Amino acid sequence: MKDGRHYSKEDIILISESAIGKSLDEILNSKLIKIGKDKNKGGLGQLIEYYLFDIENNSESEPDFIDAGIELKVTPYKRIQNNQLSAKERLVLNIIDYNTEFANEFRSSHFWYKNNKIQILWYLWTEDGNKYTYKFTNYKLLDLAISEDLKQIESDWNEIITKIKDGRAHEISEADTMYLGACTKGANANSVRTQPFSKIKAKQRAFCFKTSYMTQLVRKYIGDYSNVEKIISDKSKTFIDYVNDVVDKYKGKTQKELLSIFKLDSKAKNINSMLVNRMFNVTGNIGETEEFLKANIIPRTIRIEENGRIKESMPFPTFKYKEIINQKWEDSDLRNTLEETKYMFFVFKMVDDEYVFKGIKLWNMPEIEIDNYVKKVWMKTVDVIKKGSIVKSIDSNGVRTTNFPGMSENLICHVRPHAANAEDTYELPVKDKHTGLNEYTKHCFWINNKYLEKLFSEFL
DNA sequence: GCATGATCATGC
DNA sequence: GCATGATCATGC
Repeated sequence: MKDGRHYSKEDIILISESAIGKSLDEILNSKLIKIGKDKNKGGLGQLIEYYLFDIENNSESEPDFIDAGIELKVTPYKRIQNNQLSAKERLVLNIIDYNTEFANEFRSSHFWYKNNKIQILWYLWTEDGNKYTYKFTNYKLLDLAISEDLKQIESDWNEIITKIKDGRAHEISEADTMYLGACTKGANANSVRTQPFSKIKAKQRAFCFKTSYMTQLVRKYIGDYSNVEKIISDKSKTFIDYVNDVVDKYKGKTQKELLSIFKLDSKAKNINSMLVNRMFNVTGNIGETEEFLKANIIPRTIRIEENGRIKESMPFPTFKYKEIINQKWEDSDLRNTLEETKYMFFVFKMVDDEYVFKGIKLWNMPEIEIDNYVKKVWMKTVDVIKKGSIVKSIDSNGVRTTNFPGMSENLICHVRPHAANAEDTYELPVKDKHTGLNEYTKHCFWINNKYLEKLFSEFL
């Protein structure tokens, strides 16, 4: 058998090209290969590696194509509601060896050695397909050394390494970083490893390109990318350095001053987010720019009152009763969102009767909080829905009190309505016992305003 | 004053 | 029409 590990870059491209428009079944047929479907348990990636690129399954620390220095990745994308394309999953790279990787520099790291050139082969995932029928549609050689994102990726790598050096590998979260993440990888949450500067065992993790980052690559190289704005044109800066430069320029200015700087005259409710968009000189919303989308960063404006209070809690997207009860906490929408999303809060504080722009806070919820506090709220919510015990009582005005976990039960979050009105509902999987209703007002998880106040105490 | 239910406003 | 960010209203 040929040893595909010695293929050249040109070979790799030719072979990739030969797969375009075909499914695994079609590739095997064209090569007259028959494999017993029952005897292979490998994923599509492994099958392609073996049958298309002639590489034996291995767990080598070298790149798959050793001579060309290229790693092969087979990865899915999908079509979502509004006909847009989206990566189906993050791109998982090499497992992080906590005990050795910290001693390296970025360019001498295991990560760099294995992944600095990645041949991506994309296939279109569909609900009704399987690994033999998904069609390969595109390929692209990612050369990180010349990537416009290199600076940010290096900075992300360093951030992960810093946590290891600080003896905090067990506190690493995928949302800590922008493009390059550290995702959990292992049979289950109990797959743990030792770390060099702490006795606490840390979850096994691998470097990865986040789903949000992969989605932008999919749109750029496969889909339509004409409407996406970029905020940075300078390759020598990381995304976050650029943001800080912009923020420093306007920090300390009052809302009135900013309105005059940007020649805006508006009393709109979203006036602060309009001002933020102007600071970054984009025509749309900064949350829709390439950099924010890649890093899965959601911008939010926060208003702090004179006395330090934050009046309102912060809502998440509504959940569907029928869907949430079929999820497991470990891969629930809420947990995934919190694990993968970073928030960039633009803080406006009331000083002498006027809101002043005080700067930004970049934040993602620590996993310890997600898996302790938020989990409890989620579990109780699912339990209430499953038992059909949503409504606790109805007062004389018809206002209903629910058994969903409230603000006083948990330090971090609670469940409350989030709908156009009480009649704006989703179907229930189980009839509500108290009322007999088959549908109920849309609800969602909210982050408690008190928790937010603590989060922003540095701005007082 | 606070917790909780309810709803508004905007943009796609 | 709907999702989402933002806010209001009421009763204890």
